Amino acid sequence: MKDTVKIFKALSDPNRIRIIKLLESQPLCVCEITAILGLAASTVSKHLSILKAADLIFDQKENRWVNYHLNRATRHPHAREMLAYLAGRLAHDPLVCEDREKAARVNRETIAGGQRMHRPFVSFSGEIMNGVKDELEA
Amino acid sequence: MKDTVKIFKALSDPNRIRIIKLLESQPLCVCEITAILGLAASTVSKHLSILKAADLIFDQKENRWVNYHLNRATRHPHAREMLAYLAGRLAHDPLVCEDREKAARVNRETIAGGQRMHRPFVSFSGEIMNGVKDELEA
DNA sequence: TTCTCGTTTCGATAATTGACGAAATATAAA
DNA sequence: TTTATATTTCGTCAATTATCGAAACGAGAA
Repeated sequence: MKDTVKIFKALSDPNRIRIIKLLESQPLCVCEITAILGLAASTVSKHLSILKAADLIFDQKENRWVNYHLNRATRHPHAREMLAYLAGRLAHDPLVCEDREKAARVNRETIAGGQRMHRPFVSFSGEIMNGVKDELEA
Repeated sequence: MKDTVKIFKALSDPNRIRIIKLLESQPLCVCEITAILGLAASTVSKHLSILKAADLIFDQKENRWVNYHLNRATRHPHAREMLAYLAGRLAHDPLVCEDREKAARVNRETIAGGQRMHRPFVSFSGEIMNGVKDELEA
């Protein structure tokens, strides 16, 4: 019962569903997911930890990145069933489609700045430039 | 997406799962569910309204009672799938089994007092008797 | 070593949730 | 009509959640 509820809870947030749907196509690192969803890196990290605690995803280090994968082979039957079930749902949801297109364009090598910088980044004219990461939004 | 999340959210509480599992065997009224779960009537009513808003159950008046039924025929495919899926899960969960046994014994005609009274009910000896509804707990 | 980048952890905050009892509503019985 | 019972609504409270920015951490590059 506790596990069942934990898995339903993990799936009861739209941003976490978006992450699941993204990972159906390919593993992604945190900074890619952050760029696609448009949330703070810490928020995305938290969502990922919730999905991982529910055994729906797992992670794997690759150089400087942590790649997150769908855990299709988990031995929790409920998690396995829910992943299989979701694979057949929301294929045409507008948000999910948008995310999928952003994912096709995203490149982890050029993301730098996707999460907020430690100090404000100021342009020549003195304007604060932290909101510049909008290539993907356009 | 919104509907999908709403249904997952409706299922991400143990007491609401217990209600779903109870209704798999038979329709029940609010006071019966209240007696079985051991929660306040207002709490149970709220849980039922959440399940109903997610189209997982429906209600039907019968004299003084409101009977709640599993909505197995809902036209929301996600709700239908989740009900079918849950029918095959948690059959041996201890809480679910206990609830099932209580349900077999419960009788709506003799529940009176299952929800708290408006005024304290005092026995001959002056003891407050509101906690008397314990036939089911024994 | 120092710097940078990707990630996680921490602390704060606002919003949501699950619970209760009291009160309101509705209806059946006395 | 008055009373009792079943249910819902309302207001409150404590706990949980989603979010952020700041800071800490870890690893590779300069």
